[in-house]
Amino acid sequence: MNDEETNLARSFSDDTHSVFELPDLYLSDEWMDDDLVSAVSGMNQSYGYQTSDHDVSSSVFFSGYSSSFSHPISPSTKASAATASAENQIKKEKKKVKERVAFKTRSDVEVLDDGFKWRKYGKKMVKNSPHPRNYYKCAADGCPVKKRVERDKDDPSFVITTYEGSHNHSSMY
DNA sequence: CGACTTTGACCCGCGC
DNA sequence: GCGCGGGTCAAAGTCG
Repeated sequence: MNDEETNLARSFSDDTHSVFELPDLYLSDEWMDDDLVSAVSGMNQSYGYQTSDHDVSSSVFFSGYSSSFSHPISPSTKASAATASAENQIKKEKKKVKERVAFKTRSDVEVLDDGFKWRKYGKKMVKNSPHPRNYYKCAADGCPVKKRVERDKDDPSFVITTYEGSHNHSSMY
C-alpha cells in the first residue's frame, strides 16, 4: 500500500469517521465480478467505519497494477477465455490504469463525505445491474482523481465506490 | 445570481 | 464497418 492509499484510509478516521478492522466477513468473491476483480491485487484489507448519521461497514480493496500483480480469481467469462489473450489483456490494463481503489460500503447514501469535494459529471445505466452508475471528479484545480459510485446489483444496501488516480494537492478542498 | 447537478448526446475502443 | 457498452461533455435546469 502506498502513501496515497494510506491517506485515503486515514481520511475515514477523523472526527466523524472511525475506522476499525472487520473480520473477512465481506471478503467473499461474490461481488468481485468483472473489472472489479481485475483491479484487486494481493493486498486486501477490510474496514468498517461509522459516521454520525449512518452505521456503515465496508470492504476496502487497495489495488495497484504497478506493484506485484497477482493473478485474479477468474470470473466465468475470463476463465473461459484463452490464456494467451487473457494475459495480453492484463498487460494492456496494466499499462493504462495507474491506480484503482474499490470500496464496498453498506450505506443508504452514496455521497459519503470523504473530505474531498466532488463534482458529478455523468450517470450511466450499466448492463449488469439495474442501478445507475455515477461519475465524479475531484473539484480541486488540476487534480485528476475520479471516482465512480454504483449500487451492488443484488444487494442494493451496498454501495461500491471506485477511486482512480492520486490527489496531487495536500489540502482537501 | 453563482455554483453545482442533471441528462441526453457524443465519442471511442472493441468484438462480431 | 457497424453496433454496443462504457466514459465524458456541455447546455439546461435547480438550488441555496
